[in-house]
Amino acid sequence: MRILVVEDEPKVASFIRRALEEESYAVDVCADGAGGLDWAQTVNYDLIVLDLMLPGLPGVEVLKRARAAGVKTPVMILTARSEVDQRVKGLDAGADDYLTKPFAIEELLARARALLRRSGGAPSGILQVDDVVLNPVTREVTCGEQRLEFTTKEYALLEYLMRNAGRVLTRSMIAEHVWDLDFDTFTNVIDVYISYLRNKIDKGRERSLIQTIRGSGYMMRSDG
Amino acid sequence: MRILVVEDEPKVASFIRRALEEESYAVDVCADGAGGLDWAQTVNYDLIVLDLMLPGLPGVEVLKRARAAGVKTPVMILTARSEVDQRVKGLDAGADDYLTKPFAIEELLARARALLRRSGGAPSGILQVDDVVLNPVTREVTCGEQRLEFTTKEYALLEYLMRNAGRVLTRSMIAEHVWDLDFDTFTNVIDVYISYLRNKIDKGRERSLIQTIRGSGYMMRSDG
DNA sequence: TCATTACTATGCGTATTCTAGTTGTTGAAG
DNA sequence: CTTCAACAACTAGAATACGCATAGTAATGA
Repeated sequence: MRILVVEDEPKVASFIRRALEEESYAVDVCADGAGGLDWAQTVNYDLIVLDLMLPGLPGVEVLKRARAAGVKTPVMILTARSEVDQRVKGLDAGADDYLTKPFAIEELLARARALLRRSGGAPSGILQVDDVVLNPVTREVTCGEQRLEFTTKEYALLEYLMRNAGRVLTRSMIAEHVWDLDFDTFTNVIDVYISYLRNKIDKGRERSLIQTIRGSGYMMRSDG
Repeated sequence: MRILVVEDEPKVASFIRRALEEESYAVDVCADGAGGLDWAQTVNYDLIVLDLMLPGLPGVEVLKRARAAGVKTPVMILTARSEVDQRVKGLDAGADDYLTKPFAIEELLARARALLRRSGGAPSGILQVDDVVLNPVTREVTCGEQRLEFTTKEYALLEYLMRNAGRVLTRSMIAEHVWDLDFDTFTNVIDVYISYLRNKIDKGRERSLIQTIRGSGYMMRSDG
């Protein structure tokens, strides 16, 4: 899951970045409105966290223009407690949720999960394919009775695949949502990590849960 | 443990804050009702201490609205001795305990502990993981037969870990709960304190009670 | 002033991430 | 039915990032 954070205060920005990265999201940070708008239109993010108090282009304007340009990504806005009118304007401009500063980081994480869940379609938040069950809140994955361990990247990839079970994901889509911005196209990391995942989740299975779509990419089997 | 104090008299407020901080709680203070309501809804506190005599929005109203908004946090109200009717209204509006001014700070601390214990789920209030037993009331920690000594920070960290045994706590969460909010990202205090704790509670144990979740944070093993 | 506590800095070992080369598969053309 | 090219899978090991321990410095407070 890839998240854009538009926030000019370096401390707040790096605090948010770190917390999100600890939850194994891929995070991009942008310190000004114009740049944020640019990124939002270029990269297909899963969530945008937008501070409304920004130098240069105001946050509300960023949001309006992004929506006008057809960006459908859920947006969470950050405002100071006093700026009630800003918050209202933000929600009117198409924000999906808001958070007032200062906030507890767990609050932000919980709301981010809620927004991602809402857009991803899974009502409970728990993802399941065959006997593999993934809980995004605890980051726990089980296969039948057995608890499985994953590294950060493995987990991020698995979650992305499971959220999009039944859909074909090209390598560039995977790169965009799971890896970093400066992603080298001529590498085979994705293949390698698919292989790692298969080693862990396909034990004693005759047909892999992750299907290879030759020439395109991969697809996680969906139930039924 | 995070506590919100809504109190307009600066002297009283800072007095309470200091006392609670000495007990290694993280404390936020707010001087007016509207702000307090906002905080209570934004941050997931473990306890709210609410003075009923407030400028602007009255305390009882703050409490009513917070409860209406779904805030489940235990609330302790403060009233003057004469304001019997206020106290009754407060309890009706969903307060869990009350204290009349002037009060001994020890009294406040004891009642706060009681409320935290009650909401913490563990019936006795005593936290136990394997043979490590922590009593939040007396702040005593034993490992088997042996009594263990901790510094304030060590204790605060241990209690936070034990209260959340079985859950992954990221460094950001730990920073927020045990240290204070705007946390310097480039430090390794948490790692160092985890190491201190392990030195004390893992003596002669083959597998540490505190598991490292690489890339995220730590988790205290839960029994079973 | 001294002792205790809180934090910082650094180097080292290891898990993770990634690269690159080899082997294996697939499917279309001959 | 072969052959071949394109693609994917696997493997080993290099590079990197991360956590841990240790020791040293700063802050606190009796």
